[in-house]
Amino acid sequence: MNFQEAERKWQGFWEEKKIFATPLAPKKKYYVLEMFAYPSGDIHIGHFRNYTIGDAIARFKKKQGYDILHPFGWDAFGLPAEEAAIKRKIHPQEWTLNNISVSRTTLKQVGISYDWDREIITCLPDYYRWNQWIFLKMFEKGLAYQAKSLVNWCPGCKTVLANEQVQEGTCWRCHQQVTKKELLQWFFKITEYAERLLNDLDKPLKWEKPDPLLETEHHSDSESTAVPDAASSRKQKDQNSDGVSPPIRKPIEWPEHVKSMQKNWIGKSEGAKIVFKLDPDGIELPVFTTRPDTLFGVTFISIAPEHPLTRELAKNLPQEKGVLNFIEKAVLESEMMRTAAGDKNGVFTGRYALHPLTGEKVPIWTADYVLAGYGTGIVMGVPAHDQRDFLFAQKYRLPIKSVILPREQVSMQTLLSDNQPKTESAYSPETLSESIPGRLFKQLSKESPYKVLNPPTQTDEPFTQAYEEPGIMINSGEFSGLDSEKGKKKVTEKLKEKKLGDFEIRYKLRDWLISRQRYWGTPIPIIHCSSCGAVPVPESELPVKLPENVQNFIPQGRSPLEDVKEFFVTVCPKCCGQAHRDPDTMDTFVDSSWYFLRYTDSKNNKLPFTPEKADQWMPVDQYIGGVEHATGHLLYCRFITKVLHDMGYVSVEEPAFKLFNHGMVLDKHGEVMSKSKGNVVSPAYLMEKFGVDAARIAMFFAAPAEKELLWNEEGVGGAVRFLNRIWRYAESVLETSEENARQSEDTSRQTGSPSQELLSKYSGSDSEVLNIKLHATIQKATEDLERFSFHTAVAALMELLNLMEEETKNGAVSKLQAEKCIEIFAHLLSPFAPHFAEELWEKLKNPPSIFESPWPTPDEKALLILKSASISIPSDVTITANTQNKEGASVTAKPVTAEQIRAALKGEVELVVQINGKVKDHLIIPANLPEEEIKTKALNLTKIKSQTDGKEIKKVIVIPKKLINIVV
RNA sequence: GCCGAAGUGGCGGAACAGGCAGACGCGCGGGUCUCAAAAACCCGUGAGGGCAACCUCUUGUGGGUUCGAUUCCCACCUUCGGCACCA
Repeated sequence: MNFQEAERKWQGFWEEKKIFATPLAPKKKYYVLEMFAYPSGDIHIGHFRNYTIGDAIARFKKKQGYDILHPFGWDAFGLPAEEAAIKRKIHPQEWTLNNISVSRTTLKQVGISYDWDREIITCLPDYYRWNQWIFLKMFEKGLAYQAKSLVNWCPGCKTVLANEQVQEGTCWRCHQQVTKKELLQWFFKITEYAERLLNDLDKPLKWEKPDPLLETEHHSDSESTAVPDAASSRKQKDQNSDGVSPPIRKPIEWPEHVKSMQKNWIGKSEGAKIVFKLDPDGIELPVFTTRPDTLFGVTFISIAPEHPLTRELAKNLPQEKGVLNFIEKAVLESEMMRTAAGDKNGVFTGRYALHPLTGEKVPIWTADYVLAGYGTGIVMGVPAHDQRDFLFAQKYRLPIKSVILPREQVSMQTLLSDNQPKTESAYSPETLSESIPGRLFKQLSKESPYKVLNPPTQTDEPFTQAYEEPGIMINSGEFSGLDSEKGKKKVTEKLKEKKLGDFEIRYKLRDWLISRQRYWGTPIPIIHCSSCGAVPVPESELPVKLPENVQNFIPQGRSPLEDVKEFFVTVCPKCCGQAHRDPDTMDTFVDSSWYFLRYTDSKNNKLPFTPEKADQWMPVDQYIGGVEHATGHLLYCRFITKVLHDMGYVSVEEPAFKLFNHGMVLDKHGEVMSKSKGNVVSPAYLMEKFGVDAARIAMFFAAPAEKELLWNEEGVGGAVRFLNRIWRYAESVLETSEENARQSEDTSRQTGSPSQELLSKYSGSDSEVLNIKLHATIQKATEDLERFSFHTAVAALMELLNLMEEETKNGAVSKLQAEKCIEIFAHLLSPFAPHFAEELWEKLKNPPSIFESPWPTPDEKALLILKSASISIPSDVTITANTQNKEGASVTAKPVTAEQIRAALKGEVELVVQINGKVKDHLIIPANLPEEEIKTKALNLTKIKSQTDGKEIKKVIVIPKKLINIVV
């Protein structure tokens, strides 16, 4: 069979008959989405893997009777288009649209079942105007704001970057060192959603449109969610009070490592804000700490060099010059350089702060290990209980005061005594610089009324590290003797009482910096007026179109749009005075943060989408893409979904119910494919050489979908062989049913196929073994598709084919049975090799398309025979891809061998006979033989006898239908 | 350093709510067909030993639980990924 010809034929057919068009009124919907593509040249083999996975799922689900939304589009804004434009002197738009057209053609040739009618291209005004619309809505709610702050600046791309785009201190695109600049920029207030973004990773959520195939429960929900939202009023309508079962709530099913990366990124920490006051002027120096229980161990305060107060502190003091020098040095060095060494530098500012509880004077230092961007930019130094503070204190000979002891080192009796420890007198680095940590500790231990049984280190030696664990508080005034965990609360409460502190929660997550000083992006719909300030462009004037007549795309550190007078200069919508447009464009991650919603209503020119249509399809049931987006795109799209949810535009609070991360495709040596290495394999080449279906089969079979795949062309040869074998089998079977023996003889001569041999041996009855194998394979393929285990599904099909051939050769198969096998085979193969499956389906004289014919279900009776022989075949399929949770773990159908089936058919079971757990022999017995008889039989086996002779048999363990273990 | 995932033949990998390790494929070796080759088909293929039937060893290493561990527990080693002065 000519694969390429069949591909063209079926692709034409699908398109003409609109087989994969999205149903307008879905009854049981399934939204499959692969991350859309950045159009740089043609699609590569990584895309090929991504999209064929999605395609297999879409086709499988369609055959299971779901109404499918499976769209595609292009993430078309971005820097490479400008770079290409500069290099090749063509407009970014031209370059982008050309690439899209090339890639689209390839994708169509790959035969992915997209509904191309819903295609979106983000660089066109009918898409990006809705970025602007969303921006304006967020601006209205205060979720988009402009602020001057220290931001990441990439000198290579000459633009600012979001935190998520800085990787190990370098730019995600050009890998240059990122520096800091103070600039006025636009931000999205993602921090306001930090808590929800964190909680909803695990929280059971209500999904507005439950899957009718999996859930029959009705919605009766109206209980208010924790967050007040506009959409909640709409939910009232669902309320039926007739005691129907509560709505199913389940958390998103995302890979654990993606969740944990996001948790990490959000970085919640609970603690306290504590206010130290500057001595003597009382200026507040708030610090954030997660360890308020160690407050009595504070021996210094450090402030970030970039902190605006730092300069002020040393003003007119002898220390001023040193401090200014230090600030300059620290600010100049990139954060990377400062943090890489791990060594801590600082200088004394010459000032002191007052301890909020003891009133002691504590020296204020400025230190480079204190980050300006986290917490308050000021830190309380507790060297005894924080390793960083410890290293710093050690380096500058600052005192170390122990206030927490390990629980087991404090005896119970002493805890009961109620003495107060002596308070330390005020100290300064000058007076205490000679006190070495060890001596101080020894001294403190002596002075403490609590008996120290085993101090953290030998008292004669200095501390070597801070004690960071919880324990019992000592030397802490009224709190001494408390457990540190309780102490955290007590100390904070006390501070709150004195109005010198409070409980506080902090996140590492920063607001999302969205402005870019580049041309090829969505213009920010804001007009700056000297009298009215930043004025939003009225909704009616959207889109703010990107001007096309730009002279110079070369980045200059400010947006090229600033030089396009007819764009830049405008009038204020409020006062009609002279004004100018915001020259910056949006981060392209804005485009991708809501595109999945646009697909649900892609042609709407009144709204980005109507809530009704979004609710028809949302959430994405299965989202598929690479892990590289774990803390970028996947966080942003969750954020924007929640924002739109709160505004009442979508019911769901999360964009995607399930997420699957496929592995990378590497060359056969495990190297990343790149043009410079010359090891790139293009889908176009594979299609030409082997055909798409063989390439797809090879891709699926080569490795588990979530793992990286070492691409080896020899595997495609195997896939071609596999498809050819099926085809030849089908030919040999079907040609005789046409009683066209002569032709089959010719074919067999030409192809060397064994059809003659096969045909002469057709039996009048069916092979039971093959029949059971067939149903076991349906079961296994179904389950494997559900859990994204494509390689084992393909393996199961190969096993089935092996047995089909073998049984046919043995003369055990009837023509009818062979045809039935081929038909089922076509169904099971169709998600993987769709064109080939259509061809087989047609050959069986079925009306196309096979994708409009239902997925087969296994015959329970056939499976029962296996069950009775305790060959595990689970009955309910409740498998979820990508979830590793133990409780919900599913049992999967094991591969079943022909021998096992044969034994099962005879009502017999094959038992394994072990001695001391090692397999020695096998025993075939009727399934219901009593245990005693089994034992006797096993012990009488000659092999067993010879090895148990002269040994004492201690025990015989019989596991019904499985094994016998003889312990000697 | 912290968090996460993983270590099984020459290779990709399978099995794991504890029960025949190596399914399926690639590669390799041998054969059939052929003047020859390709294709196709058949047989073999974890390692070691024995003429042989057979025997011994084997799922990163070392312990443990168990009649029985690739699967569960503890420690360690290695690889990959993420985070990394976050107070």
